Amino acid sequence: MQIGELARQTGCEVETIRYYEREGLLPAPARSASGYRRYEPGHVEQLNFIRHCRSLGMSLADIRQLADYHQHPAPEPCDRVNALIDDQIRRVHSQIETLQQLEQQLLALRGRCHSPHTLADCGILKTLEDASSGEPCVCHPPATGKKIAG
Amino acid sequence: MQIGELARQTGCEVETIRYYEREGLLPAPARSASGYRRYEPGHVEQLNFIRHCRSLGMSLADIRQLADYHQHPAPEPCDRVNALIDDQIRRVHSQIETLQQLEQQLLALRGRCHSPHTLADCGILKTLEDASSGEPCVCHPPATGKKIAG
DNA sequence: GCTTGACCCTATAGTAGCTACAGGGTGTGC
DNA sequence: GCACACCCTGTAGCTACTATAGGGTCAAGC
Repeated sequence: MQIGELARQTGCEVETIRYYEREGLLPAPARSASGYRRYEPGHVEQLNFIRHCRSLGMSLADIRQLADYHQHPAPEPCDRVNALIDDQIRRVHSQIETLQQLEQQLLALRGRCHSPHTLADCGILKTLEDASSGEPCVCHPPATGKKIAG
Repeated sequence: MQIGELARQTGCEVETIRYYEREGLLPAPARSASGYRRYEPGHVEQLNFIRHCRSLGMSLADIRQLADYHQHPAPEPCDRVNALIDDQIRRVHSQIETLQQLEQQLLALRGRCHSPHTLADCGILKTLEDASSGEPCVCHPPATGKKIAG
């Protein structure tokens, strides 16, 4: 099949498929006389594997690793597969915590302006301004020594 | 003060300050005879404003808007400030939900391999492989019609 | 006067994971 | 012989920085 058909079968953009090939995630297929890529059914599964891992938020580097383990299922222990997933779980969990803090901070900031104000009189802008001068602000309470995201 | 001193006072990298200037977030300061940037105390507050907004996860485009409202506090209503914060809250909230789904999916996948296996025998790899062939998988249960992250 | 070292400058390329062109070739139907 | 859908390569764009390369400036110390 041609690249367009592979794209349709996997729900992946043509450009993305070519990108995966460049990045070494998808093996380069055979070419027709005119230079068109010719994919086999196996490519559908390989691309689905990649897309599935991506849908789990994994990086292309991690997917490359996983795909490699998958293609060459040696009799080695699979500790590194587990470690890779564990790391991913940790990353996602820590992102959730960061975002939850962010949400609380934003809600606190939002609480400074409810009724209609003018720009000159807006509690949100005033809060941001005060914080710029070093005053404590509702969004970053001094009680917790949080790391400011860079 | 020179750019290095501004960087120290705000905890912002020198390169980042120059980047903000290029992007129109921080006004270009006066220059010394030799071309060095000369900052005034007001720049400290302006940069703190930007960093504070960044720590709330806001985009540079949004911060540009906010900074503009802040610098020119017209007697207009501040609805757009509120809307901007509300949008940010919505974005953060939706990211949290996406990541929480992701975490559940990853934990389900992780549950397929506990005791030491070989690569050829790893429940995680097997699950990913089955999913690539179109079979239902633990990480993407068919009950909920979830959007696959692109 | 000369060197050392800390500081500054511009311009450019890199990061992740794509996406979107420009500018061209191929293949099929009418 | 033309339109149109499809394919190709190569390059630039996106976010918010970060990290060089290659150079200039300035104050202190000899």
